[in-house]
Amino acid sequence: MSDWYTRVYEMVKKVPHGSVATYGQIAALLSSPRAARTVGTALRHLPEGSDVPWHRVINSTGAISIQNFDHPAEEQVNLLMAEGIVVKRSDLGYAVDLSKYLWRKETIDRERPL
DNA sequence: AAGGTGACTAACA
DNA sequence: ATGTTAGCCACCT
Repeated sequence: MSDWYTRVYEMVKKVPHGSVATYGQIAALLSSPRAARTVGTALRHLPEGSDVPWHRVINSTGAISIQNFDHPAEEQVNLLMAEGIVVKRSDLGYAVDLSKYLWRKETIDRERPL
């Protein structure tokens, strides 16, 4: 496991229950704001039994990005709704209200103060 | 080592 | 406001 992947996983673990984060946001928190794609790549390689809340990571438009891997998009939606997050279903896919559920970095400051 | 790939994004038409 | 296009960065072949 590459160090980068590990960092992505550790960061995703910090996303609080009931909130969501974007790939770009995770990348930015890892000091690589342009590495959003690699964040997704890291989650794609995520082991099955991991305790990483991968379902809380979505794209910048608030939609579910995954198409179909080990887990279908509906599985992610299911997990999100289980946390009390309202997921709107569209003909094109699923979407979450980012302005309402997007993770705020202040949460990190609360967990990891300087 | 070099080029291709993708759970992304922001910019354009 | 939707649909494409071109950068991006770490990983894989």
